[in-house]
Amino acid sequence: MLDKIESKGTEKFSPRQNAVLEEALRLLVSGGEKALTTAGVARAANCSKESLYKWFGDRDGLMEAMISYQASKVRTGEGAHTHLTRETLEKALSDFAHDLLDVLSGDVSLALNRLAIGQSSRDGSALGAMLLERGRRQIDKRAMNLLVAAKRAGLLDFDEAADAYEVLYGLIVRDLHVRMLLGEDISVLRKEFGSRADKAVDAFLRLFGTRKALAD
Amino acid sequence: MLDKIESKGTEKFSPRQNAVLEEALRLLVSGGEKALTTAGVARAANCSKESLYKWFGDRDGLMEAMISYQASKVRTGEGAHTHLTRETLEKALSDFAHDLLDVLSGDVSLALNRLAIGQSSRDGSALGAMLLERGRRQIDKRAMNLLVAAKRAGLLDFDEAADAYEVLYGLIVRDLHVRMLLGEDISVLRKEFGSRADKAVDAFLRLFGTRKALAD
DNA sequence: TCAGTTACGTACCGTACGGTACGGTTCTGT
DNA sequence: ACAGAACCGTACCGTACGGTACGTAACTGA
Repeated sequence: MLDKIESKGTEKFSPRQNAVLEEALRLLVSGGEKALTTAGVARAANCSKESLYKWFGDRDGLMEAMISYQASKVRTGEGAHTHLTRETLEKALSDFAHDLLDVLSGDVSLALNRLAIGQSSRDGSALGAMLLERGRRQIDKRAMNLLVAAKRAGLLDFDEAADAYEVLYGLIVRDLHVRMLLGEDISVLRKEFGSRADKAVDAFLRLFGTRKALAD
Repeated sequence: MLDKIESKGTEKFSPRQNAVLEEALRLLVSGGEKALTTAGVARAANCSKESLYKWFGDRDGLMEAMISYQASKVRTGEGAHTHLTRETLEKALSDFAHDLLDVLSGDVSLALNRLAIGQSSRDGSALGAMLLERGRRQIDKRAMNLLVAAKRAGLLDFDEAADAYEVLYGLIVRDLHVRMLLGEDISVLRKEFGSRADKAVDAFLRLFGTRKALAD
């Protein structure tokens, strides 16, 4: 008789439930939080409201499940970095910048962030923490691994990898994320992603690159 | 018979209306968007709902007026920069970093940003644009003036002031704004503002400072 | 074949909120 | 002093939504 979501944080959902969550995400993306009504989700997913409440507890549980489900989809492989040279490091940093910008500008990501921000003023509401932990943390790890590997290869120099990574993040994203969350036209911003990534990598290497990395 | 808000964007409000908007902001800060009900504002401000609708049209108009009013309060004097030296530039940049972090971490700022982000998925809803234009743009100008003055003094070197400013912004704020919007504990983050500002200014000067500025 | 379970669809309830209407009160200009 | 406007307080309306209850269809296992 497991009528409550169990193990709080690592639960997996049944295929049917995944399908429902998928539809809920689609609804959220298309119409914002306002459109995410229990009746609306039930109708869109061809399930009953009673099932929703049995599976997810209440509306908050549904939103948590949506974040959890979405996070489980976006597993970022943290590929091992061997044979790092200046060229491959620059390429890896550039790839990371592009991936980061793509993720942050994605429909679902923006919708979930807006949802979590909207709930953040309420009580507990660990949506924001969940989003950071399950979404961003994974991407962060990948970049941190890259930076540490680059330091070991003598291409980068820094004291704290976390500090260096934050600088990299700031150089890439700047105020773009908030602007997108505020509704700025994404198609316009997306055109600049290329030059944005290039400039960020260039500046980052000037800040943290060793002479070995900067040698032309 | 001016039953509509006129001149769209530069309107001023009567003292009574300002007091009501002040109370509305207090309500928004304390309880988030959910707490910002027309009845609640009327009760808190000791005015009638009918007056609210007469003055601001509807709930959206009230929210626009709140942003407009708040923006009108935070006029940042863009002091002229004469006699810029390496020390005064570093001081001015550090002051700017602190001011920026203080503004972004302010209760009212966070509440209004959350409000605008929540509305951004809806139709037109120019709240986000208003917030950027009336709030951030003012701060941006101040920093741009500083950067241009520093370039003229031979302390900084860059092609586009806007680009350099974006880098400065990214170095200072990084992902802090979004984390605060997501509900991360501000008192914890605030302790790092000092080192954050110092590191940002240091990195910025390494990126854009001339030899004259870097000379110890 | 026949319980027992799961889940669908619908109807229902209570509440909260946006917006309107109206009588009474204070302010203002003459 | 008086008329008219502005405004307050409250009551009211319609709707939308979260959550629950119930009847019924489909599936499952012995």
